[in-house]
Amino acid sequence: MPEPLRVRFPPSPTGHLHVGGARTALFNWLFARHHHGTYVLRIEDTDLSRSTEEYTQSLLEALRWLGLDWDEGPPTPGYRQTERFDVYRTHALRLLAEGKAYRCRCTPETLEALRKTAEARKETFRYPGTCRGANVPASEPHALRLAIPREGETVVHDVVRGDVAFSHAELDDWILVRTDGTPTYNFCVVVDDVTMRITHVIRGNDHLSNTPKQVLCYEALGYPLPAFAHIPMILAADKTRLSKRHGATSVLAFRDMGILPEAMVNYLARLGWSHGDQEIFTRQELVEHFDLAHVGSADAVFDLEKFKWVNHQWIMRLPAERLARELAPFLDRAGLPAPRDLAWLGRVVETLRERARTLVEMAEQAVFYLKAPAAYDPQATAKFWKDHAPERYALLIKRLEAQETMDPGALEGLYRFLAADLGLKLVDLAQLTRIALTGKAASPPIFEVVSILGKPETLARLRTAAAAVGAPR
RNA sequence: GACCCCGUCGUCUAGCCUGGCCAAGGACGCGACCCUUUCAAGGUCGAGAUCGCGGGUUCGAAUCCCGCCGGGGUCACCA
Repeated sequence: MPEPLRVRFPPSPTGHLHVGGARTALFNWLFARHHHGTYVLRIEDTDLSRSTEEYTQSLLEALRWLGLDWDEGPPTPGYRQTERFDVYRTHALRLLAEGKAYRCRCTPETLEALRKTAEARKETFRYPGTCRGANVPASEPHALRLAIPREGETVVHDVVRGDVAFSHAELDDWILVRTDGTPTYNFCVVVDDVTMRITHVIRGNDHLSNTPKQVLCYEALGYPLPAFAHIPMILAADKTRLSKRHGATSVLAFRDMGILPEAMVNYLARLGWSHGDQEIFTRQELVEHFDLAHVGSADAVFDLEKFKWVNHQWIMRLPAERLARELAPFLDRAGLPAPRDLAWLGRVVETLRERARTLVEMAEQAVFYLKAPAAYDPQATAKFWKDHAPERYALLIKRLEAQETMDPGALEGLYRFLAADLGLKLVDLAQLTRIALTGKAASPPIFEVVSILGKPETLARLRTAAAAVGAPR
């Protein structure tokens, strides 16, 4: 029986979706899909000065690219906080009417002075509750504060961390609504989660300390609490919070790096969650196995090397046709001539997939398929362009001209026969051909290359090389 | 600084709840060898963690308890 479970991902459109946010989105999505629940996307755009429509679109694009589809959210109206001010107002007014919140006329300047004094005394500043019993008239400029219990403690029952207790002495009467009438983040989150009937709040561990404040707000409002699950954070190699200075951190940047969405999802899922020794998961497997019980509690370092390995695994697994479609834009971006057609590009991909960890690498390795070498690698020519090279090229050209079938097996037969005939090793002929066709000493299996390039192109490149090696160098 | 969280190979992690199967398993990366037309891929082997440290409980602790240290997070009329 499907449970009426509802989770949400609430990004702030103040930047592109970064890996930490993506992982939070993923865990929520996996949890929802695993339990056949509802996944809600909410845009937290109350910070008007930093939120932009461009970032909102970028966020949606990243989520779509990852395949994290949402059941509720934009473009349906009502899922942006800026559209919900009435809801916050209603709740704030109710709290005020019930005496659970009060007007505060303390100015930011006054508060700042108190904060400085506390700091000077090496104490932690907390709002002393000056206006709590003052009954500040509504006509005066005022903020709205939540009246929290002075005594006792609030225990957060966290699904991944267990019970975490916070003494009320550590908390204060925090602001629900600013003097300018805008609601604060913590208040919005509570009202949104309540009105959107969220049952499980899965978010980064950096929110754990804010949770008791929110719990107190739920209680003041008289609403049942959702289950909280604070997941470990993703750190950079230096164990500090991942940020721009650590290089690519935005999901879209990884896409542009030639990372496949399958790999991104796979790698992110394994950061902080595990299923025995399994490393590679399809989306279906993730949905099937994901559970909060196996979410770890220690923060994880983002390791680009392992990430690329996961990507490589996916490059090796995906159908060539799909890879060809993914690769095409990268070829285009590199300014290369268009491939003959998608099927042909699929053959190219087959020869490259075990050699490339990213699509960018694959595009680099695909260059010679689309363009004759403009130059030959000096190290390669130094090693293989010996005195006998011209005659061997001539021989190769002659034999290939007479060759009918261009399938790799037949070509290998031809080369092996010729090598034996000349008393040479296969490698001697193979490397000469490789240099002529690719310009380098390393490439995919050369008979595959010849076959894909086709007879006319192969012969043309062989002749060019023969001319180059014959010419005085 | 106060409060809170976290601490197993360089990194991601299994194991911890329900002590013994762990002289700690897998993966990335690294080294060697094998395979081989090159490069990869693949295969085999190897180096790499006295389970942050110190006490305790116990016949027995990575696993339970206490203290300490280290790292991170939160302390806004930011989100």
